[in-house]
Parts: sequence; structure tokens; C-alpha cells
Amino acid sequence: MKPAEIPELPPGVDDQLAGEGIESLYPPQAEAVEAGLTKGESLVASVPTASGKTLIAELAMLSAIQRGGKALYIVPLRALASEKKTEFERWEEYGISVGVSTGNYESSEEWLASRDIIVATSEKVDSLVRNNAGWIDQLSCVVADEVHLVDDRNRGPTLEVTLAKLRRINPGLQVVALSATVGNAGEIADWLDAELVHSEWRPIDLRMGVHFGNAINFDDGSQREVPVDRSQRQTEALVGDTLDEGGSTLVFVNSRRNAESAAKRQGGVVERRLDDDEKAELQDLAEEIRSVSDTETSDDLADCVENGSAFHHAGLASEHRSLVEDAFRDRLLKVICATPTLAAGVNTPSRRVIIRDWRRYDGEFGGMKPLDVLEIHQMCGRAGRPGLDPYGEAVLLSKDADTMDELFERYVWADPEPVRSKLAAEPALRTHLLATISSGFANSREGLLEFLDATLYATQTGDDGRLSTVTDTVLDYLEANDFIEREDETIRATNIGHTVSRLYLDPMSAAEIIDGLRYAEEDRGKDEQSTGESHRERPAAEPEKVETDGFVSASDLVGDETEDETTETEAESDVDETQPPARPTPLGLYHLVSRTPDMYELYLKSGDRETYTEICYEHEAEFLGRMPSEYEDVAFEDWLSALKTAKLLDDWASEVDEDRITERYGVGPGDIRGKVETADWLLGAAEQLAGTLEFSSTIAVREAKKRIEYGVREELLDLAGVRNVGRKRARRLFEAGIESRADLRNTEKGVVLGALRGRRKTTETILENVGREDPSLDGVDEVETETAAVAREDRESDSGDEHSGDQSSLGDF
DNA sequence: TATAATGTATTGTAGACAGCATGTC
DNA sequence: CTACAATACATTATA
Repeated sequence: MKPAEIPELPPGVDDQLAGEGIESLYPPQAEAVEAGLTKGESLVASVPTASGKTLIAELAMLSAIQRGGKALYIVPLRALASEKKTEFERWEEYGISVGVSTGNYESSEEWLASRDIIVATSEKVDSLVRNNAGWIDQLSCVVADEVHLVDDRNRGPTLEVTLAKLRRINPGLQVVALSATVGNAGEIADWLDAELVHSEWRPIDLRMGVHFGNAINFDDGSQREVPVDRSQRQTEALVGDTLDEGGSTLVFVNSRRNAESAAKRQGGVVERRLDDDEKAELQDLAEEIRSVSDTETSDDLADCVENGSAFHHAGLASEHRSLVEDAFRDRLLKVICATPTLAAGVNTPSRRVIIRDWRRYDGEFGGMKPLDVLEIHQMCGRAGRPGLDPYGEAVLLSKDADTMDELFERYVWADPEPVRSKLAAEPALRTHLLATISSGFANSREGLLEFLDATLYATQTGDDGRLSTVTDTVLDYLEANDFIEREDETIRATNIGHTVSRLYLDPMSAAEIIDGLRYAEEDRGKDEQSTGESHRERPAAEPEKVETDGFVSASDLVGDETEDETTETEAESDVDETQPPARPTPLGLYHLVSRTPDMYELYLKSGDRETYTEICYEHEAEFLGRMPSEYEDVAFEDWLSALKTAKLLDDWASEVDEDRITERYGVGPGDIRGKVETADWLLGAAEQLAGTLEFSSTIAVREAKKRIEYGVREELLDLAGVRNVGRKRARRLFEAGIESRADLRNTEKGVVLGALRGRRKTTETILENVGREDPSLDGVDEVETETAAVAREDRESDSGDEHSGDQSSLGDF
């Protein structure tokens, strides 16, 4: 089928496609068009990676827009959102406008409403539906990229529920679901009332094989000699071999450390095959990488890059990641050793893919668990760049003949596992049922069940017994925590329930936070008031707590002990009436948010147990909630890892250097940013919850959040809020005696200039931002104050290098 | 005796979405 | 209960 033969496209689009070198559609694309893709027909396309899925989506969206509609493209990752947006922007000359909406790339509702295509993550769409974004009901076409992810335990249910809701809001909605090749795509099509296009066709040949001994054995029976001798391991030999053919390699390994060490080793293989130009370019890239952050990871990566190799995993700062990805696409880097992140992420095709490790440690499983077939196939799908390589090769490694047979059996010949809905899990239903009630989708148990009947789970099981059981458990939980109210048959969300849903919090996180804040409130209450009533504002006759996931509301367990402590503290406060009332400390708040299910836990290493147990007792009084017993409570372990996270955050908010933090907690720079971002978000939510409940701790929460946001101590909060002033500049100014915005406005300009190490432009901008009357520095000379000089010597002695702009630290979007 | 080569116990393990209010070198 | 690579440390071979 030629582009010109596709019905219902906007004028000019066919020419554009032809101009892009598309003479005729790929078979699966043609099949999709024949199935009515451009006529508004719903469709599930289950086809291999890189076989033109995006074009299928584009055809559907463009034709829908041509009919006067509006399209939504749902991506699984934020990074993909911007990638897709750029891709779609080539239609702008045909009058098609594109917008993005993700957590860190926000656009106003009106602006989005005016766009023809909107790209968003599934969570963002869910959130928009919850908050009744006006344009949602104008949608006529929705594309769900990588729908097989409904199988994902954590994030799958969101996609599932979101699609169900969108279909409910707009019954005529065209749904185009793009999936990797999975066996049961038909079930997904049933669920969505869609046509199915299933194909194994690829535009570029993919050969899968297993390397064993001195050769790769391919699935088509052919072999390729790649000798391995003592000095060269399998991976190195294969990388060298690809490079001699002029191709680059992607190596998948199972841990971050392996990725780093493998990259280091590959450097040797690659380096001796580089020419001088490449070396020079790599040198520049290495410098750029070094300047992203002055951590060890950053240095290690730069060292690798100098040799033309790199590692890639979630511990990297996002700037690192994109630098590496871009350089690999430009063929400057010859090898990337990566954890599976890369397979799911942005498009980084490569001539050859090596899957070194096919098993990964899994604590729940209790050992090394083989990767899913689907996951392996996704990695393999990165092999071969259409138009550039004659074919792609995916190679698994084995050490003996038996393993080789197993690998063929398990992965090369095998079909991927069927996709199964994970919706019936309690954590998923907790959050989605509350949202469904809160946004008015359903107001009774029956209504909820009816809605759930429109999900993939219902289609797949055909039996809603489990669903209704879990629904009841979850409803009890929500009611017990005052998120919903039941009156006869009607269910409605409480004030706080609405807030929780709007904030996109897991209700369990919200319950934990509320309990923690209430704990602080009661603590404070007993200092302030002597009447002794009213400090228990929960309903007196509270129903027996439902044990959801073993979670029992902390305030229930606390009862007696609070009374005990009360008497003690009261005795003390009698002595000193002027003592200000207790108020949550930052560490206490960090610990509180760190133990919610929304915060990804830090791993306790050996020796950490002792260290943190000690710290735990030191800070016992600061915790917002009852500390589990060290000896009898399994929850103590979790308490400690939350404490570790809390300490990390506390270090960050105390201006500890990034590399000190990475060293102390055994994390990468990317992890720090991630943790900080999550904490910032949760503290924001906590602030709103405290506000809604009119707790006195609101201010303390806000302050803790600000400190996390800017990464500074309390005394710098005022300064760090000024635009262009981050944690480093704020500290410099402070050391020079400029302690507040008012100081910044009034201090002699020369002093400010001195404190900012003579950067005239920066100083002017900052003075302007702080609202100084006359920010111009004309004729002003640098004044070296004593404190500034001392501070500078300090700085220069331990870090001689000059980092002018390393203070943006957060929120790079 | 210093050093290199080899054997053995120990250690640690992937990933990343969301609110809100405004704006990075 | 299951693995395995990297590392740290211990032992043995070698100049």
C-alpha cells in the first residue's frame, strides 16, 4: 500500500511520507489501515519493536484530527514523552499542534486544550482524569504505547484503569494499543473491542544466537566464528568482532556494578581501534560528563568515555544518561554496558546486542531469577538500525553446551509470556477505587464493580469473585482511614479523601503521613494544654482496623504509650513553661515520608543495621510515630531503611557534598536526585494534608520541604529562593555576611561581587532578581571581605577546580 | 625475603511515575 | 533453597 492510498489523511501527509522515503507501508501497517485504522476503528497492534509502530499511531491520530478530533498519546516513561513530541512535531507544517504533559513538564490546561496531539505518561493522564481536565472529553483518539505494560505490578493497573475510564467518558473513542509481540494480544483486543493486527514481521532482519566456545550459533542454523582465548572474555571478543565490522554493541548485564566494570574492560578493546579524531571528540565528551557532577560515578564514566565505551544505569544523573545515549546514536561511543533500563527507554539501536546475564537477583524469589522472555526480546529488539545496518544480531552468552540448549529453548524459540492484568492487587485498588469514587465515576459498591467490569482483569478472568472480595477489603480500609463515607448504599469521598486522590498519593502513604502528623499534633497538644481532652479527634468508636497488607494505623498502637509519655513531659514542662511546644523536626518529617509506600526504599547493607540502630535511639524522640521494637518487630528493619533514606535527605538538606552522599550511602548521583524529588513531592503532599486538617505543623512541613527543594540549611532558605541562587551561591553569600534578601538588596555591591567570586554577569542578574533598585555594576570593583577570602581559601584548598554553574542541582526541566 | 600468581571467603545485587508554583548556565 | 562477579584476603610458587 502506498501512502497516497491511505484514506482520510490530512492533505499533504502522503507526500510528506513519500518524501521521507516511505514508498509503501510495511505489511503490518498496511494491515492496520485495512482494518480501518484511519477510519476511526480501534486496533491492537502486536508487532516487534522498530517495525513501524509509531507510524501506525501517527496515521490514526492524523486521520482523527482530520475529522476534527483530538488525539492523546500515552507513553510509559517521561523520557519517551519528549522523544515522541519531537517526532510528531514534524507534522506542524500541516497545521497539527503537539503538546506534552508530564509530572515535570507542565503546561496549562487551556494550552493543552488547544493542541491536536497531546503526549503524556499514563500517570499524568490518570491524574488529569481525576482532576477533570476539560479537554479529556474532546478526545477522539487515544494511543497507548507499550500496552503490554499493563502486566507491570506497579504501574500496569494505572494504564488499565485509565484506558477504561477514557473509554467510559467517551464511548465512541478510538483506541489504538501498541504492544510488543505477545501471545495473548487477542485478549487485549477483546477488552478494547478492537481489531487485532498480530505480526512477527521486521523491517530489518534480526538474527538471534547464542555464543558458546568459539562461535555464535544463530537461530537459522548458521554460525559465526568468534574465537575466545584466555586473554579475552566472550563479551570482549564479541565487541571487538563487531567493531572490526564497523558496528557498535549494546551489552546488557544484570547489575549496576557489572555495567560499570564491564564498561571499563571494554574500554581496552575499543580504545586501540579508535582514530585520532574520535579520540579528540571523546575527550571533549568526557570533559562534559565530568562537569555534570563532581562525583566518583561521574569520573568513572568520563574515564570510560575517553576510551569509547560507557555504562548506563539508573544511578546516573539524567544529564549523564542523555549524553551517553546521544553519543551512542552518533556512533561516537562504540559500546554501552547497560542494565535493562536502556531496553525500556529511549531509542538506542545498535548493530549487535549482547545479553551477558540472563538472570537477575530477586529477593522475593530468593535467588537468581531468569528474566522474562518478553524482557529479553525487548533487549534483542534494540539490535539493528533500519537503513544503517544490513541486519541486527542479538547474542546470548553461554559457557557450556547445556546452557546453550537451555537458552535456545527458553528464549530464542520461546514465545513471550502472556500479559496478565495485575489490577486485583490491593495496593492498586486502594488508589484507583478512591480515585474512582472521588471523581464521581461511581458512588456505590455496585457502581464500582460495574466499572471494574470494564477492565482487562474482568475480561481475562471472567469471574469477579476475587475482585469483589478485594474491593470490600479496600473499601473497609478506606472507610477506616476516613477517606470515604458510607451511608446506606451510597459511598462518597470525604474532604480528605478528595485531597488524597487529587494529590495522586497512595492512600496508604496518606494514612501514614496523617497518622504521623497527628502524632506530632498530640505530642504538641499535651505540652500546650492541660485540660487533657480533645487530643484525640478520631472517632471514639473506631471500627476494628482492617489489616490491609499487615498495615495497622500507627495511632491505634500508640494509645497507652502516649499517655505515659504525657505524664513525663508534663512534669518537665511544669518546670519550664517558656519551652516552645514540640514541633516536628526535619529528620522526623523525612523519616515519615521515607516510610510511606510511595518512597522507594534504600537497601540496608551489612553493618548498616548496627549504625542505624544506634542513630535510631539517638533520634528516638524525633520520630513521628511509635518506633517498632528492635527485638520483636519485623517492622524494625523497614524503620531502619527508612531512617537511612531520611539521613540521606537530611544530609542533602545540610549541604553535604554530593560525592560524600554517594559514598556514604552507596548510591549514584541519579539516586540522590530521585530520592530528593520524591521527598519533595511527598512533603508537598504532606503540607497540603496538614493544611486540610488544620494541623499546626504545616509550617514545619513547608520548611522541611523547602530545605529539600533547595538542598540548604535553614539559614539559607531565604537566599536560596532567589532565582539563580542555588545551594552553593547561597552559602558563599552567607559566608560573606549577606544573610538575607534584604542584605542582598542593601549590601555594598562590591561585597556581593566578591562573594560571588567576581562573576559580574551573574551578580547583576542576581541583584536584578532580588529586586535591587539599581543592579548595574558599572564602575563597581570587587571588594574582598575577610570572610569571603577565608571562605575562598577553604574552597580552593579542597576543590581547586572551578565550577561556575553547578548549582542548578534540581528541577532541570 | 619480596613479589607475583593462584586459591578462597565475603559481599552485594534493576527500575523511577505523581502535586504545585515558577522559571536554569 | 537456588547465582555469580568483583573484591579482599590468604596461601603458595617463584626470582
